[in-house]
Amino acid sequence: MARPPAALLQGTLDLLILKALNLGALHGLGVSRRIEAITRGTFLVKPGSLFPALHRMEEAGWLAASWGNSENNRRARYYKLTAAGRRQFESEVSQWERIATAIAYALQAT
Amino acid sequence: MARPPAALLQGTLDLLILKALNLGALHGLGVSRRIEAITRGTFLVKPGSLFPALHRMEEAGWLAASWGNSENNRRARYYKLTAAGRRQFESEVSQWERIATAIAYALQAT
DNA sequence: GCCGTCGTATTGACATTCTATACGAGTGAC
DNA sequence: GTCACTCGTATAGAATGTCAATACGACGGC
Repeated sequence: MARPPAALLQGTLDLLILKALNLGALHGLGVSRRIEAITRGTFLVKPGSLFPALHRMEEAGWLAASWGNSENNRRARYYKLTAAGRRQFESEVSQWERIATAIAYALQAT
Repeated sequence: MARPPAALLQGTLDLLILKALNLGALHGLGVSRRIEAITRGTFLVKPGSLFPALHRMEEAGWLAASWGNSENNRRARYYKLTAAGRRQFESEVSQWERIATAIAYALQAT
């Protein structure tokens, strides 16, 4: 099993979470749903990937979290970007562009 | 350290090796050098990443290898794509395009 | 009260990449 | 002929990130 059709490429999850939260604060599952929406259903982020990532990013100071209630009146933890998180987002976007450009070059090579 | 400036995105190494060999047979270090060339110096693949990957891909039947001599008259192991390797290459290219497109969508979202 | 859903969380396995190190063989200088 | 250097291959060990599976509390509908 080389890779089970690769739900997502390792290294892109942070970028997608940052983008999702750059569009506005959300609770955990909301992040997951927004990622699915903005990638047109291409990326489905499972809880086992999502929550460790959110905790790691909060730890890194990119996200600020607070408890609140969801639309369905459930206890939910809301995340939003910090200033450092916005900088990190910018940085990851340009990193992604560098990589995507390089691979586009590579695939064109003759 | 979140990621040591991420020499490369996990999952793209196979694609780049397949592309390099799709341009013609090469020995190990030659693959490394060709990847650096076609990505305009963006991806530098170290031996410790390269050789395990080559062995894994040979094991998977995507590459066929044979001993020969390099231009510098060194003992070198030459790799070329098998038919399965070419199919795998096509598959990874379209996989990459799906992913790159999805992330482009995501980054445009408002 | 019971059941389905929402939302968060953890555990254990797995694959991949990186750093560091190693070694044999050919080459050129002297 | 031997020293230093490069070429080319190779592996061990550690770190990281993702996934599958599972769990649990609380709310709402009936």
